Amino acid sequence: MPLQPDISQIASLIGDNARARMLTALMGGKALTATELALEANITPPTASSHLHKLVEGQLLIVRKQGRHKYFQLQGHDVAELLESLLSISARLQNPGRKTGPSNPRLRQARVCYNHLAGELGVALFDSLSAQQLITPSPDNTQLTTAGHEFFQQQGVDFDQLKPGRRPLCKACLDWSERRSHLAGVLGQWILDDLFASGWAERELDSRAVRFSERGLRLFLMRYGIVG
Amino acid sequence: MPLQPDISQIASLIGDNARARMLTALMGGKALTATELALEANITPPTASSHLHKLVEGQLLIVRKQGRHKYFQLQGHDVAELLESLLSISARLQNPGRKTGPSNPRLRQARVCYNHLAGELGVALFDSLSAQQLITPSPDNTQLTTAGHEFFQQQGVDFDQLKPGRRPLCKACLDWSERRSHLAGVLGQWILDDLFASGWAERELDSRAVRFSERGLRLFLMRYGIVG
DNA sequence: GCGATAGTTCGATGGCCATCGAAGCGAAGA
DNA sequence: TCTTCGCTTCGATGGCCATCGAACTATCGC
Repeated sequence: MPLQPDISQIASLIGDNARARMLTALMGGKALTATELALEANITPPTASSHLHKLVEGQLLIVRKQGRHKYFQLQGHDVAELLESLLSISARLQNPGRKTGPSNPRLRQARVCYNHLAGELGVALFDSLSAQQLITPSPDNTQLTTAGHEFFQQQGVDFDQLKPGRRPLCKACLDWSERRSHLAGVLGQWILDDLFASGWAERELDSRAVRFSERGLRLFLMRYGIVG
Repeated sequence: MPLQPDISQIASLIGDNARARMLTALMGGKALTATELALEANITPPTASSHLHKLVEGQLLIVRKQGRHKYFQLQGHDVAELLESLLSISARLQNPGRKTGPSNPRLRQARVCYNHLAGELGVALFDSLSAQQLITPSPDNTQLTTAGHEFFQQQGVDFDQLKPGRRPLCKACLDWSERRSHLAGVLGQWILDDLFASGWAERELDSRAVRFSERGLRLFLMRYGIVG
C-alpha cells in the first residue's frame, strides 16, 4: 500500500502519442473497435492491440466483445474528466495566449464530451439554464431547481427512469475550448441523446463534432431559451 | 495550430516516475531546490537537472534563481489541480475498493494541497463553512456570502489587500483522499497561511503533512465551528 | 583569491518499449 | 467446409531516454 498513489503509471499510459489519440477519439462517447482505433492513431493492428491491452489493464478503458468485434470505451466519467482537464491545460500551453480552442470551427461550436454537449453551444446552454434558475449549482453536484425539474419534465424527461444511481443528475464540466462550464451528468447526457433522437443534430462520422441541422439549431436555441 | 491539443506531451512529462515524484513533492506548495528534488526522487543531481529542465520547458514548473540556488515550484493552480485529479484517480485504481486515501494517518488528517489545506480537516472545514452559510458554492467560483465576508473580516482578513485579481476568492478543490471538496482559492490560501502564522500548525519538513499543535487544533476547530 | 557547495554539460551505457511483418486463431458468412 | 475478416501472439528491430560519472561553471563564505 503506497504512501502516495503512483501518478506516473496512469500518466505514462496517456503519455504515448498513439494511446493519447485513441483516448481522445473515445472522448466522442461512442464505443469504437480495435481497428477503428488503429486507424485513428495511424498504427497497425498489432500495435493497437498491444496498446489497447495496456489501457484496459490500466483501467482506463473497458472492453465489450461482440461477435468478432471488440468495442472499447472509456472506463467512466472520472477518466473522461481527467482527459478533459488535460486537454484544457494542453490547449492553453500550446496556444500561447491567442484565442483558445480548436481552429476547427465545427469542433469549437459543438462537440461531444464523452456523453454530453460541449463547445460554444454547450456553454451557452449551461449559462441559459443558470440564468433561468433552472439549475442551481453547487460544487460537487449541481442541483436542479424545482422549476428546472418541472421544465425538463415538460420536455419529456422521465425522472423515474433516470434512476438516480451513483451518478449525479447535474454536473458542471470545464470546457477546454471555452474555459467555462457546460452541463454534464445524467441530465447532460439526456439532452445530448435527445438532440440526436429528435434529429436536430447528428454526430460527424470521424470526429467529436456535432452537426446541427438548420432547423434543429433554431429549435434547440428556442427550447432552452438561448439568446445571442 | 493543432486541431486537438496534444495531450501526450504533458502526460509523458508526468509519466516518468522520477518527475512524478518531484511534482508531488511540489504539491506541498513550498518551492524546493534542485538537490532537494533530486533527493525526493532518489536520483543524482545530473539526472534531476535534466528532468527539471524538461518540466520547466513544458511549463509545468517555474523556476526562480536565488544566489547559487534554484527554486522550483508548480507553474500554477491548474497544474496543481491536474496533479490532484491524477492523484485521485490513481488512488482509486490502486486501492481497489478499500478505504481511500493514504495509509499515513498524518497525511490523511491534514496536508497541504499546493497552497491550501486538504485532508480530513480540510474537508471538515469546507463542510462547516457551508453549513453555517458562510460560503455559497457555485460551479466555477464558489462565492462568499455576506455573512461569510463579515466572519472572515472579523478573523482579520483584509479583503482590500487580497486584491481580487484573476484568481477566485473561493474555489472548491476535490480531495483525493476524502473524495469530497475542500476550500481552495485566495481565501483557502489565507486560511492555511494564517494557520502557520498563528503557530497553530506547522509544516512537516519532508512531506505535505501538516502537524497541528494540541492547542492549535482545538482553537482551529472552535474558530471555524467544526464539530465531530 | 581559495575551498566548498549548487547546478550543469557531456558522453557512454543500458534498458525499456513502440513498431511492424508474419503467422495464428476464432467467429461469420456463403 | 472454405474463405474472409477482426484481432492477437510472437520475434526482431530500432529508437528514444533515463541514468550516472566525470569534468566544468558559478556562487558563496571566508
